Formats: sequence, structure tokens, C-alpha cells
Amino acid sequence: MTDLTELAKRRGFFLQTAGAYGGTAGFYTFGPQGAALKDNIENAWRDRFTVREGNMAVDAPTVLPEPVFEASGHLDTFDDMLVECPDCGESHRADHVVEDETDYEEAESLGPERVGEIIAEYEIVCPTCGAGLAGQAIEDFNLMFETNIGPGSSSPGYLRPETAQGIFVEFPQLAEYARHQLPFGVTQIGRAYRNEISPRQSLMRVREFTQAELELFIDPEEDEPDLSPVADVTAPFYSAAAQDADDGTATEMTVREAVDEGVVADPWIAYYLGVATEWYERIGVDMDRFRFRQHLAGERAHYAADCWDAESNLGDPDGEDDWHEIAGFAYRSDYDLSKHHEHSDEAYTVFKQYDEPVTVERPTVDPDMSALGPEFGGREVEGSEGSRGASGETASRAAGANDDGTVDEDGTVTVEVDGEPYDVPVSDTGFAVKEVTESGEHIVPHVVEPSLGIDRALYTVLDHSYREDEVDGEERTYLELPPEVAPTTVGVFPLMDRDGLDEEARAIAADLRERGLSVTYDDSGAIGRRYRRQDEVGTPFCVTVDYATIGEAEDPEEGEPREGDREETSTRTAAGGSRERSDPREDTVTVRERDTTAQKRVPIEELGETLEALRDGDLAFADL
RNA sequence: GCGCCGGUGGUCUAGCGGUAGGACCUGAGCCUUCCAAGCUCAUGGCCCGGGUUCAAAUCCCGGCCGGCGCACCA
Repeated sequence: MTDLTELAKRRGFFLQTAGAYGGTAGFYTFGPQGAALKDNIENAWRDRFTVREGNMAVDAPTVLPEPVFEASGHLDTFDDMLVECPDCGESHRADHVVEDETDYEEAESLGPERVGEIIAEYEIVCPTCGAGLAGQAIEDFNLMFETNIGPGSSSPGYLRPETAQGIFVEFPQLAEYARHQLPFGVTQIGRAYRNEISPRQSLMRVREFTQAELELFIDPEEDEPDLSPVADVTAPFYSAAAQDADDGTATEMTVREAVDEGVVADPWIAYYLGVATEWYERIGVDMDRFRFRQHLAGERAHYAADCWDAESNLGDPDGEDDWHEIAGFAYRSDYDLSKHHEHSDEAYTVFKQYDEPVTVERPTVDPDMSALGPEFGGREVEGSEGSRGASGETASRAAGANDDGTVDEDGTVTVEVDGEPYDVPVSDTGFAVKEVTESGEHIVPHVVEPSLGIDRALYTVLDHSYREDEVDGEERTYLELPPEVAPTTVGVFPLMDRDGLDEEARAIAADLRERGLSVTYDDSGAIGRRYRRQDEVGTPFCVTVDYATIGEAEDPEEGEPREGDREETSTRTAAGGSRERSDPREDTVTVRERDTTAQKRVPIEELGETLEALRDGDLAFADL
């Protein structure tokens, strides 16, 4: 990890932000290599989770107004109350301490002042060392960055702690775009912010990070995934049950087995675990240092019904394991949409049409207010309210019949007004049972959410691809990045920076760039140094223009052609006078593979095509 | 946020009261016909702020940043 951080800074993958001002914890800037790598990882994610899944991508603001987070629950649950022990200095969740030591439940909702009072009243002591906590300040710690929208403080906003809310809050319109057809998926890749108490471990725990999220909206009663594309994907599953067992370990099994054996309860989650497994492998995560871990019951987020994490092992390969969460797969049920449905003015539902319209008898009320109004004035009459929205059963009880479903002999029903029972004539309530034809119902979709941390994936890929070996007795450091994500695909060098080799190499570099390949040109120093430089940033292939390329002898005994007669190099045969170096141009270059340092000669005219095939995995270097 | 340890060129490091030396990297030149070779030259540094002292990179205090442990991680 130390070596990697050093290489990351030296070679331009990532560095601490604003180091000139002392740096600031939890923020990193991606350098040229890191930015390119991150782009490539993000593009691989878009390809897999948006394009190939047929989902739609959106791009929401990072700042959202306060009501969004009131609805989502983040304002409450992100607001931790901490109390610090005056003796041993340990911080504890004040609300948890109170819940443990008293009969109070949901102490969080009592507010910090009341919790402080309770701690004093009950003389609660520090769970660690036993010192009294009375009188200690209850610190409010909100993990969201707060800001003001516009001048003044009347309109607070927060930097989103997850990209997801930007999708949920727009659900009504997104459902429109999806033509109200479930299931549909919406993806988003973007920054999220959490004011972490203690950023640690380089890129793995930062205050601003990039999330790649998919929110899949499903009808929980109808929709089921087609597991077949990933059914045979194998991954290690570390279930909650296995974690509870003393000697529990992750079990290697296919996605199909995980579902059939009930290890992963929800098939949608299982499907995305399969998709993610393939994706992580594709971008260069070592599958021997990867697993899925189910959240323990007490560990789940406030919205999650079931949750699995993807974890990568960043420990020393020969040493202790060091597992880190790099993605979460949560079955969020209808939590988020229901919340926004309640808090906002819009309906976060889709209309689900029945196969056949159903005709039901539905009790209705149509109160005769000219009769009831004068009698009951402004007081709320349950019977008249009951006609709106409530179920037929409620309406019938309230307006058409007593609780036992009967109508009194004198043709009245008993209605409660402000707790007082009144007899009201049935004729005045307008009670009737009508036949209604219903063609469907409004349902709140459930949400399945694969949420991947891009920075953590990037760091894992770097960690897992870091290699040290020896070539010709010299130590070598290289990154075994998959060609698809490597910041640079090909390095192009002239063997010597003269004799027209450089011109030839520049022309080749330009041609390759024209094809859209990511190319680095380098003519400095010795060739070996240039290879090592590219090795360190994970460039999978290097092309070298040598004397064979341009038709020079391999064994120059006489003076080399110097500046001034460069054009002669390509017309030497015709020009005569230098017949001992008159070999014809081979028009081939060497292509060197990073991982093996092996070289093959490739004709220049096939070079672009060959490199593209190598990059895309359509051609193996060994088959050249 | 607490505790322990640390912060010297881009990177790694020596110096630990008298204002800095090396290695690597980088740049220029020489040399060099495929894996960090060699030679010459050059660029570049004591985290920040106070204090003690004739004098502070060095000692003290505070801050910032980092590593590790604790807590936290919805």
C-alpha cells in the first residue's frame, strides 16, 4: 500500500488535494494517469450497467434542497449524537448509551438536549471505563455537507451523500420516460459527499467520491430477473450465517446455486452480483481477493431490506487479510419512493393494469351537508371524511353502517363526532353501494440498487495489478492493468532519437492516435528506461521503430547518417553510394508486451488493427 | 474526535542547536543499434504559526497533514 501510494503520486495516478496549503484530509486529485484510468473504468461501467442492460442514464445535481433529505431520512439518520468520555476519551453514540441503560427507545428522536438530561438523571457511565458521563457535551455530528441555496440561510441544501436520491426524487418524470413500464432501470455516475469523521486508507475512505449507481424499479409481485446470462458465474459468497459461525468462511458457488440454496434471498440481487463479478474481473480486480459479504441484521442501512457488499482484499498477499467494501447491493423495497410519495406533492407510483378489468361493489358516501352542516357545524364528521380515499370498508362503517355492519332499526347509524356518538339518518349520509369498474391499481415500485464506488474500484485495481519482478537482473515494477482500462494503450519509441527513426516513430504515433488509440510518444534516454516508464503506468504494449523498419543495416561499422541527409535513408538504394547499408525497408516495427517483455515484429500497415485487436482481447499476443 | 508515532527537493532518505548532503527521478549535452548502463552539467528541499536562544530543519507549544490503534462508517 505504501509502495502503491508512492507510485501513484510519482507517476500521476492520484495525489493529495491542495498540498501547497498543507493538504486537506479526505480529498484526492486524480493526476493524468489516474484521470484516464478512472475514465476507462467509468466507461466500462457504463457499457455494462447502462448500455448492455438497456437502462437509461441521468445526471442530477450534487446539491439538493433540504426537503429531499427530510424525506429520504438522511437528515435524521446522518445526524449522530456523540458523547465523549472525560476519562478515557472514547466517543460513544449518546442515543445508544441511553437506550442500553434505560427503558427509552428511539432515543435519537429525543434530541441532544433531552438525551444529555437523561444521561445526567440516570447517572449513566462510560461503557468502556465506567467514568460518569453526566455533564459531557452531546455533540451533533452530521455527515452531510450543508450549504445555502441562494443568499441568506432560508433555503438550506446539502451535498448529496449518495447519488441515488437524485434519481428517486425525479421518479415521476422518469417513469413517464419509461412509459410507465416496469421494470426499468436508471443509472447515474457522479460525485457524492460525506463529511467522514476520519478519512483513512488513501482513496478508500474519502469525503468526496464517485459513485456509479443503478436504481432498478420493479413490481415486486410480478417481475423476476432472467438469471441465465450470469447463472454460471462463480463468486465467493460470505453469508450472514457464515459470519456468525465461528469458523465461517466464504463459499464459492455459482449465482444459480446461490439463489437455489437460498444464500441470496432476492434473485435480483443475485443477478447483479453476477453482473458485478464479471465487471470487476474485466477491469482488473483479482478474483482471489474478492468476495460478496451479506450485511448482518444490525448493520443494514435504514432503507435496506437485504444487503450484500462486494469486498476486496487489500492486505499483503502473504500476510493478513484486509477486506474493504467496494460496492453495496441493496434491496431498498419501496422505502425511498414511499417517502417521497408522502413528503412531496407528486405520486411516486405507477399504474398497474389488471389482465382483466374487475368490477367491484364499492360503498360510497355523498353526505347531505345541507342537513349535516347546520347540525355539526365546523366539527369534523368522520362520515363525510370517510368518503375520500379511505377503503370501502371504512367508508361503509363510518357512513353506511355501524361497526357491526348493521343499520339501526330507526334507520340511523351511529357516527362519532369529536368522540361523541350521534345518531344520523342513513338518508343524510348519502350512503350507497355502487358498481365500479377498475382496470388496475397504483403501486409503489420496489427498488434494487447496485451501488459501486468508482474510487475504491480504481484503488483496488491498482493494488491488485501491482507487480514487481526482475528482467535481466534488474528490478522492475509494473501494473498488470487490463488493456481496456490502462491509461495509455501503446507507447511508441524510436530506438534512437536520430537517423530518421524519430520521424518514422512520430508518424506512426500520429496514425495510431488518428485511430483513437491512447498513445504516448517518448524518445528520451535509453530504450529500456522508456519501457520501464510505461510499465509503471501499466501501458500494455510498446512499439519500437528500429533500423530494420527503415532499411538500415543492423551492424553499422561506418559513420552513421547524420542530420542533413535524412531523406537519403528512404531512397538509399536508388541513390547508390552506400550499398553496404542498402537493405530494403522492412516497414515493420517491434511490439513489446508489458507482462512478458516479449517482442514480435508487426508490419506497420497492420499495426493499428493489431493493437486494437490486442486491446479488445480479440487477439492474444502469443498468437502474433 | 481521542491516543501513539511521524512530516527534509518530484520520490526515497542523511543530518537532530551554528541556516542542508546523498540516491533515484527530471532537463541539457556526450555516448549508446531493444529492456532503469556510463560521463558532464543543470533544476529542485527543511509542512505552517508562535516560543526559547546570539543562533532552530534540529528544543518547546499550537495548527495542518499522514500512518497505526480506538471510536465512527446511515
